[in-house]
Amino acid sequence: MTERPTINRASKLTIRDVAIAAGVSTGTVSRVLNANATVHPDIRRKVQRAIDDLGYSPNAVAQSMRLRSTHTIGCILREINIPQLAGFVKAAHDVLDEVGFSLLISNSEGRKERERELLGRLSRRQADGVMMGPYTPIAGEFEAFLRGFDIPIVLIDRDRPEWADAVMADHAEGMRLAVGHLLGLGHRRVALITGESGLYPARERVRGYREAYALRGLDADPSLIHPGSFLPGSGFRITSALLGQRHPPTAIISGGIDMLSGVLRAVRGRGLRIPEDVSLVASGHSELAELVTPPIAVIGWDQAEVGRIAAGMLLDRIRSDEVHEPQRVLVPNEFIARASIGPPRQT
Amino acid sequence: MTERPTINRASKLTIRDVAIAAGVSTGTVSRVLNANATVHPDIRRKVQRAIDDLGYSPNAVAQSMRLRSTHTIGCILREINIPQLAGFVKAAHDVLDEVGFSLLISNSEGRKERERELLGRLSRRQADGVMMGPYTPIAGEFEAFLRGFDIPIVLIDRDRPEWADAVMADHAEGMRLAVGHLLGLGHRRVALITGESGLYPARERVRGYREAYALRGLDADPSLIHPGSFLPGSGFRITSALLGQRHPPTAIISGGIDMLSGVLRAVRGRGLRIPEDVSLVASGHSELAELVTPPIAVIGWDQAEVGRIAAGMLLDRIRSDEVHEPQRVLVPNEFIARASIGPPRQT
DNA sequence: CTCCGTCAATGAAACGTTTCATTCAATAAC
DNA sequence: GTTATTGAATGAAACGTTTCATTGACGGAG
Repeated sequence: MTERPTINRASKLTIRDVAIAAGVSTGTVSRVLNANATVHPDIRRKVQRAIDDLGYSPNAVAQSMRLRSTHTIGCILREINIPQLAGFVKAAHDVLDEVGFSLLISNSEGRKERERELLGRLSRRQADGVMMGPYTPIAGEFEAFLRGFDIPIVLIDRDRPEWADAVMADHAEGMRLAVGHLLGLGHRRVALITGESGLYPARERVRGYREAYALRGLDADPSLIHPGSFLPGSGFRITSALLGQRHPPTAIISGGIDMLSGVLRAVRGRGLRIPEDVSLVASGHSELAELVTPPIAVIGWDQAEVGRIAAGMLLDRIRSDEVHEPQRVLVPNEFIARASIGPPRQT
Repeated sequence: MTERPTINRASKLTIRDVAIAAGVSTGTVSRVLNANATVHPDIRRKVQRAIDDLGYSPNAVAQSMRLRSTHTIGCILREINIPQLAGFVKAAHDVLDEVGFSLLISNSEGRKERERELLGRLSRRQADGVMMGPYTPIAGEFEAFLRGFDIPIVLIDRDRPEWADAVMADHAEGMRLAVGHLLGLGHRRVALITGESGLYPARERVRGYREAYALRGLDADPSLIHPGSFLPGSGFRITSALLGQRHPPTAIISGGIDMLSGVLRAVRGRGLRIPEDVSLVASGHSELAELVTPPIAVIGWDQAEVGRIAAGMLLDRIRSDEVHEPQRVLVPNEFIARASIGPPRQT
């Protein structure tokens, strides 16, 4: 039974304790802590001494309460354990960490109600900003919700809503390069497997795909374009179905960062050889693509760069209170040809 | 210039606004919000109505301040973008999310001063608990720091300090199985590449390795045991060096969750075939191990289970205020033989 | 010697909740 | 008809900071 019975947890020190120990007021201690100029050197030393002796450290919750800023950034992704996205998270984390911000992560599993719920939670928690790749189509109701949202948002690889800041990969460019390459090798039946057509990455990939065909004066066969889902399992299913057709494609582009393993399993499940029976291109750099046999050609971009830019944008937005134009950054895509690509089999 | 000039951000609602709108006191609103029994149905309805109309949602920072609980768990890992660890994080996240806790993640890069700094930050932020796999040896000074730490900690795959809760994988068991298998195939020069010998996983792997040899009445050649580092690059370097020796090992066990790619690169860099020239075993399930050619045998355990257990332990510890014995859980390891393993080459 | 300006420290209010001790009203018991 | 007894709402005090308006001391100028 101590003299301050309210406190159960190891009697935490407050700024008041320091003030008493140093024989000054709490205001002075606060000014010392915040490196505020107008405090006498002698007093500053004395206070600092008390702080060190007592081992005091300020309560960030109280600071947040007072300053209306939590130095917390929320990050909502569909799956935080996708290596690609983890790379993004790490890069963003490092930038934020540098300036004393913490990262609150959560995964939505691509479910609408989870996205809503998580955004609500971040708002209640007074997060200073949010990085998010919404999986929910930005339609009327959800768009209104986002518009009413009181925290700066940076979109990750999404272009809508168009009034929000965003950092995106230039998937169309990557697709043009890859499909161009395949067409150049003589492929005419290049299948594109990707995700929900409402989502930016899928839309852009389809666009780039079409443009590559058009550039060669060819017509893209719509039956080869498969916007399925980015969620697990889809890549495997679509690939399996595709390869079971009478006229299977001679090349497959796996258009999702998380899709390669499924596609690979499906191809192998059919007993097909890469690239002799089917050429394969993946999306996003990965150890898997690099180390598998044969190594898989990839359309890649710098996920870490995406993370760094997104974090930077958010910090910008948080610091400058005035409303400025939405910012958009496009991160370039490259195409790396590897042994998974060859000329189409003569039929 | 609104009537409340202090507030810059879109004039957030407070419980007071709701109280005024509903014509009751703030205390009553609070009791409605917290589903506290003693409030008249009529009033409850009226308050709820006001809450809905205004679109009020409580400020979690103020609640945290008052309740001395932030519903936040910190997670400190050496690298958050290692797929294995990401799997752990996801599983822990899901458990915590279920009960309204948020996850604050950060990566220490295995650096001591970062670990200290991050722990300090979590303490200042009044996190309710911490999950951590310290990379710093738990020696006197650091151990004292941890002992003085005021927040419940659950260790991830670490056994020290021994007074802390921990959930660990049974690496020794996995190693016994793997080495036993290799010895059974006739291997006598099985190299073990792992991490810092001060760290639990490395220590346990070495122990299991030795035990497997002892079990067959064989002596383990100490020159084949390589506790290097779990940090990036180490696996590659050690493997390269090993394979360059006069009497290279006939089998290699990659004893780190993040080590397979480096080991694989080194083996391939030497132009060696798996398993004809050297057999290979990896630690931890991964798509890489599964899909690479040949598929790599693994010593694996359920990382998601580790995450779930750790999160559960932490919640237990947070909820029950009484001090109880440190809890320890060992997650079983299994050995999955794959085509990366064969009998040793006749020399 | 008085007055004024400057520099530094103080004290108290505020941030948005929860909760505890009160108050108030209504009902039950005598 | 008075007095307990209960039920339900109120008001104010925390929680630990920061900051703003005050206060006070000290010199320098008149």
